[in-house]
Amino acid sequence: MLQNHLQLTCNTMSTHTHLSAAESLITAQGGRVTRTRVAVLEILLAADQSLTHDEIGLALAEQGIKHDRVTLYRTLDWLVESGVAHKMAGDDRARRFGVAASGPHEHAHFHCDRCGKVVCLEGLQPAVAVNLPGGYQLDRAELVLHGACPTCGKGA
Amino acid sequence: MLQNHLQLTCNTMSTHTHLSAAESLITAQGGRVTRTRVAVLEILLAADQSLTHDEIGLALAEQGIKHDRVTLYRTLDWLVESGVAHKMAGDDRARRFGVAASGPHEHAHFHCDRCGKVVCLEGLQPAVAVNLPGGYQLDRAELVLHGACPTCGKGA
DNA sequence: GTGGTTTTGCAACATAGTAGCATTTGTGCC
DNA sequence: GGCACAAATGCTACTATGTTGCAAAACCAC
Ligand SMILES: [Mn+2]
Ligand SMILES: [Mn+2]
Ligand SMILES: [Zn+2]
Ligand SMILES: [Zn+2]
Repeated sequence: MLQNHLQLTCNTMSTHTHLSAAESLITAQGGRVTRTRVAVLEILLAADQSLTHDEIGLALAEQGIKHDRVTLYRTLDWLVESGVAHKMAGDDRARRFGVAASGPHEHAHFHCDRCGKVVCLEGLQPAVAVNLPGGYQLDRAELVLHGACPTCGKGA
Repeated sequence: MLQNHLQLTCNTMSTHTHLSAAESLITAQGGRVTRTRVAVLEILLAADQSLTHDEIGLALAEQGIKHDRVTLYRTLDWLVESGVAHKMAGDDRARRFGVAASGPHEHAHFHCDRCGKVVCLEGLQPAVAVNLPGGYQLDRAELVLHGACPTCGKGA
């Protein structure tokens, strides 16, 4: 709300060599460093929970970053395909996006069944050693814990 | 395709006292035994994988059971709310429904990342003993294994 | 700076799910 | 069997979320 209106005449992106965390992440994936990508990634990095397309769009708007709905979809898809972000299909029919601050996305998630919030539980991926029925090839395990988040659980 | 056209003039549902598995399940939940509910539940009971709203609707149509899209949504919702069926938000944005043939829905699922198929892994729910960050109240754990199903894994 | 490729914006479309309300149907009771 | 009444259905319209195609703009290597 306060730190806007800084890049009024800046149409080529990062002219100096000092890259932010978001910027380096993007270039590391071989993508172009665009206003929307950087902003979205920074929003995701700063978030303490997974965000919907809509929430991210709102955050962008609040920062005065003009963008198109479709562009945001494509940006998020790109982040997921690049392995930078992860996508979770929620119970409500909105996908939520997040980035694992540290390394690849190998951790469990907590889903609050009351407010719908989803948080990453980094450093918590129990080695699931199950014996599948024959023929099934296991790739990865996805663990989602359901319950009440600290905010929602207060009243109980 | 073959066993249709049997209840042409039968407008009150089960006049004899012998109830099918689906029918007893429905009455046990305090619901009314309707044509659509019975058929849907039987379809789900017979399925070896979770089915989408659309797939179920198609199956109903094939059985000559006239129904409305909305009714099917409501029927499925009711089955889930009653605890008879379970709902899974897939990667494609279609929810898939299934019933646990035995008892309540406490098991893991396998999701084929190639064909999108989801199967219930009954009798397989590893006791997930994780220590959550403070304040979080754990209700249940949801485990989804990702990989290739027997059909899709053949080529690999 | 220029050229070529990637990314964006726009408009139109598609799919999945929801809401309100009149009509029909299942069930308990006689 | 027939009645009364609540529960479930069918319809129509609507919302939310995501997708496609294509021309214009923005990045970036040179
Ligand atoms: Mn995560
Ligand atoms: Mn299941
Ligand atoms: Zn909550
Ligand atoms: Zn498969």
